[in-house]
Amino acid sequence: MKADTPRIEEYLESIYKLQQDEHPVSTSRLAEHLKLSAPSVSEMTKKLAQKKLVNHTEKGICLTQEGNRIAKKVIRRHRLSERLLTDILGFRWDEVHDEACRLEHAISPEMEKHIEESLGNPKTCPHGFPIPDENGVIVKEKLRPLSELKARDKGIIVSVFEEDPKMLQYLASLGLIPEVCVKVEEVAPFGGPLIVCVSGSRYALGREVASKIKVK
Amino acid sequence: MKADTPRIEEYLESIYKLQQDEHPVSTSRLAEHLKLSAPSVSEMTKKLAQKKLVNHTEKGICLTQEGNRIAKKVIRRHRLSERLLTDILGFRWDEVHDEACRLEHAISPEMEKHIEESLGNPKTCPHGFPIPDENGVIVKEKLRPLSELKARDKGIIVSVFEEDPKMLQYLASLGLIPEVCVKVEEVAPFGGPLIVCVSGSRYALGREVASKIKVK
DNA sequence: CCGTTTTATTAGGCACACCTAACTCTATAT
DNA sequence: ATATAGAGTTAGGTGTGCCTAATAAAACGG
Repeated sequence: MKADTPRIEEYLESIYKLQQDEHPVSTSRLAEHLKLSAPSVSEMTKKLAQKKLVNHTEKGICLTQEGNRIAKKVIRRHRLSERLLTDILGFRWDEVHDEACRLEHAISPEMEKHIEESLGNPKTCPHGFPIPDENGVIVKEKLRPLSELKARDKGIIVSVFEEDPKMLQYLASLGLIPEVCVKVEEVAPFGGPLIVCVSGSRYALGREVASKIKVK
Repeated sequence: MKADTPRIEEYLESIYKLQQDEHPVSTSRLAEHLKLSAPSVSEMTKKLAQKKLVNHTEKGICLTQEGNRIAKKVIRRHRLSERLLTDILGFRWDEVHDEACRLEHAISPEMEKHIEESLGNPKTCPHGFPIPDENGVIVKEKLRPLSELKARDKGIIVSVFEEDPKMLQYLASLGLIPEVCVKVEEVAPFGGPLIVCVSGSRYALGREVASKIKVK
């Protein structure tokens, strides 16, 4: 009973991601995320439960230890792939997500190791998210969304939670990328934009985007 | 009607390879090569014919222009992957085949381009086989198998047609790899071994292996 | 030339992962 | 309290790619 076919990996990965915010994941959210019909997901979830990869209760779906282990393995391969694509193959950070979604299912443990070593053991993906280590251990820092800083607060960008290429390009063009220092100059009231200062330039930034940028 | 699902790519790739020696490919050889039952291959062949990717006559199966185009695209990705694995990720030449078999179906045209450029436009895979260009054009040199050289003939190794890792390791340990100059010292009669000289050392080499090494 | 082996196909099934339509809850809003 | 919306499952069906067993046709050795 194999547990690591691409399809299963995709389900577990999605559940893992959704689990971050919404603790037990609902069938409908999962279906939406995977772009599948609700019954398909319902059925597959039953199979995953049989394989002891998820627990399916009234509250929703959550990963078992084993399911979690596999999900993190896939995420590790995804993020290592992204690094390979940017650092070695010269892709921009906005181009790598879809590419990595395909690669993550085609990478063996050996290749994983080789990529990691060739890249000099990177700690994060190009968007700033931590790469789980071989054992699935993830180093978590406590971070604040940029949107919650007050006027005159400073921070260093750690991660940018955004997949849309256009938006990523835009952010990169402003220099809003991991490792960079930002200062909030003003915060417009009533949910208005933030005025931020990045490497000497001032930009207005919507609250929504700002909430996707995490700083420390 | 998609034509480039992994399964189809694998069939076309296999047909392409078998086509090299046996012009129209037989169902049974293809089944053996793909490690599938004959009826499965028979059935799939019908579908490939419907999609105009192969012609299936009494003589056997052969690729159409379109089938050929796709097969070469896959081979290009396979060989570029192998180069990526050896040149950048530090794999040995005997480790890359299986890895590349998985990668070749997960590589987009953009990634193909990026790999090629990052590698400095390599002309061959690590085993010395030509990498088709973007348009599927393959540069073919006329080569002789090492096994056909006479005593005192010299040649430069171009390619090594071998997939068994143990054998590849062995050949590498003797220095029998592409670009290397070999001299045949003696040829034992009755299909016996060749005595070859590689970078100052003498080795006895079976005819069968020698026939897989092509020189110019 | 005929029996045997090899080669290819047909027939019939199975597993997988998806779908739509229809049904059953539950949760709420009036 | 009841109509209704939303979420989740069941039922039934599809396409794909594989299998075994049985059959047909071609190739070959004596």
